[in-house]
Amino acid sequence: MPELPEVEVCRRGLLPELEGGVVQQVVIRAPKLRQTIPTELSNVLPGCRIVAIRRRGKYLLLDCMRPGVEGSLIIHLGMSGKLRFVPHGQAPARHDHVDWVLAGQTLRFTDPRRFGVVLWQPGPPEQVETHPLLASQGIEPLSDAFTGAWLHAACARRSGPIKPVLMDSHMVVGIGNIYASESLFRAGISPLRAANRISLARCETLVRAIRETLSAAIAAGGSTIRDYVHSDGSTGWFQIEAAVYDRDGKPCVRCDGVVRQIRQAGRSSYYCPSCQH
DNA sequence: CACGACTCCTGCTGGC
DNA sequence: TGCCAGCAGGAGTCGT
Repeated sequence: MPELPEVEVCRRGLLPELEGGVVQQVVIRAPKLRQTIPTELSNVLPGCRIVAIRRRGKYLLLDCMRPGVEGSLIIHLGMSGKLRFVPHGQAPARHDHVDWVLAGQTLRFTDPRRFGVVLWQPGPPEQVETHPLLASQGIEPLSDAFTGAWLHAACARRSGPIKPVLMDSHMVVGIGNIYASESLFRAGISPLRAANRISLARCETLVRAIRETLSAAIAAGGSTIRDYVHSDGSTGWFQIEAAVYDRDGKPCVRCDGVVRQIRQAGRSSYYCPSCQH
């Protein structure tokens, strides 16, 4: 499931191949994802050079430019979305929704569950931040601004459990269900703890844990970039070895407790009741 | 405002 | 062995 690390690794994998490339043609096969893929892409993009590939939260932003046209492609992988390069003319399979044909190869977007998004925001690169989907995005967890003090202040008005708060992309971007559980475990904080009842010191610990968890995942993914960007077959998402996620009933890796699964805001949470408080 | 429930979609898993 | 209900998940939207 792509969370921030997977999207960042994807971005880094695309960079050397895509940056500076010129789009020759766009093929949209299934216009309906989470939102309808704008058909204007087919008219606007051909001739455009991809000048930068950025990430905001779990969104990939491809800045495109040609005389008279400037804009950014907004791509979200949802939960099953994938971008990969295929040779020109390779027959599309089921769920291959969009192709961007470049000079050397074709970039293909696949998304079985259609939770992804492919949109277009006209204007200069900074304009994309005003898009409704991006304007409401929260703080980047790997930025310097994401500190214990920031988190502590942000949690002050949240009386609900911390775990859904961490997953709220309007607060902090990029932390999905897996890394939320993993980060809380690393910090020794229960997913059930009320967000506004976490001390400043423990917020600092949590921020550190989130940073370490995400960074470790990015580092782990770095070695597998080629596998799924140059996919010649089926390659899933890399996954760091989870300490608690999906380990219900298994022994805690840190103490002699047992990992438990609970349900919060409709999502599974995993934690060790004996070392997370 | 804060927060939970619901929703989209398809593929996989587990129970019978 | 086969079928199908139920679950998985990001994030917008809606109702409380």
